[in-house]
Amino acid sequence: MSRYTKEHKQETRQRIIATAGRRLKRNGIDGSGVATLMKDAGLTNGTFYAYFASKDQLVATAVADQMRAQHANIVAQAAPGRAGLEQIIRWYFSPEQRDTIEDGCPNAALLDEIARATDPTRQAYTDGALVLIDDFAARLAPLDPPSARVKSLSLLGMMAGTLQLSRALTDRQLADELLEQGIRNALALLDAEQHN
Amino acid sequence: MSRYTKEHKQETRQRIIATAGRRLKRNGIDGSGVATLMKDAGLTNGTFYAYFASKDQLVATAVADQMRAQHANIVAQAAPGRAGLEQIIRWYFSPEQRDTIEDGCPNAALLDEIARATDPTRQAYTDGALVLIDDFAARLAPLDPPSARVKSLSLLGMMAGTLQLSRALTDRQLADELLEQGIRNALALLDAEQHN
DNA sequence: TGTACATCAGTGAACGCGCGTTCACTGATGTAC
DNA sequence: TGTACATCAGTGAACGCGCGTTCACTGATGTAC
Repeated sequence: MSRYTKEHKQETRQRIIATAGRRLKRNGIDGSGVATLMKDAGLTNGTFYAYFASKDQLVATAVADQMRAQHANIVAQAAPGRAGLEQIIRWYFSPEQRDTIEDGCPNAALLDEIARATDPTRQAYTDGALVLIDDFAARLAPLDPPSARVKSLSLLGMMAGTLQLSRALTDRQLADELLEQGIRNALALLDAEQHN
Repeated sequence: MSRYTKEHKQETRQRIIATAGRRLKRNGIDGSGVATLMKDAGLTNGTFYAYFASKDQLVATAVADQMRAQHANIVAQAAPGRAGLEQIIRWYFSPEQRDTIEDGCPNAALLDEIARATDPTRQAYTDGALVLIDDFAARLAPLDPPSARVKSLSLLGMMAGTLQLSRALTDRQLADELLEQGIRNALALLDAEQHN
């Protein structure tokens, strides 16, 4: 076996990052311990520091990875142009997305904790969010993407907040109605004229 | 002094709840320890269990109190009718509200942690949110408030998510532009026709 | 009014536990001769 | 090809610390006579 190659170590590192991303979304940043994060990857706590300088650094890396994955797997895969945005919105507000937090959107799962996090984590998040919204903007305004940047950003915030709220409510029916309303609001936002 | 009266103990309890609410918003639920929460109220950790059965119970109580306070101090104080909603929206998306988390909105500060919390906390949150949105709905549709309930709920989710996002971004200018866009989106939502 | 006792808000040390982090060690793999 | 050694991913116990929770105790206040 190629156990002592760069490739092997890189694969292991990637596995830690991916499983940590899922755990962080499920239990939160403060709610996920290093030993648990390593166990998720099939390793013991001791070897953690052969991969990351600190928990903080793993968190920042995992957040970046989650945002990248969200872009690669969901946003970039959608149909071209505005039709793709509609797809994304309908996926986002589906009960499945809401009910499988660890497979779902990192924005909705972690946004208020990221706002309280250290600068490297906030920076990693910001970089990832910009990739997402630049893709949104290119779909919204193909001829002048920068003009749709802030609107795209507001769409992201609105989607994340609505999903969080649907997850927090104990009234399931109301939570489901909120998802449907979220779709209507998001589609309306796409069509809204900019009146600065 | 009236140290051993019901009133004294009730006042102390209320002080613990209020200071805990601020601390929870600043440091998060998992990020706030019992000793710290008590120290904020000028007490030591030992007496905590004379007031609450568990940390969990304080969290649920503090969340309920924060939601009640948000309604009493902000929403109920606003001008009557739709004009009041505009006031609330402009306050909500002000840089001051964003930058003073412990004085600000509990939804934006805690929503994703509440979604992961125990049932009593989620229930306390849900009850508080319903009071807020019923007030919104009465302003939006005085003649038939229930018809505006889900729309009001979506307004709450959209506001909280947008504020969280503005707090998380490291790019201050973009964060400020997002707040302005948030105002435009929220006002547009007020005027949107319901097309179910 | 003065004294003895009961009440009880609050203290502070301690419990077992899991946290983030460190480190001496293991043992499978790779390299040198 | 076989043997001796070097490398290094991974282990697991331990560090000091803060967590949520418990409890014996203190001492100021209230009550009884």
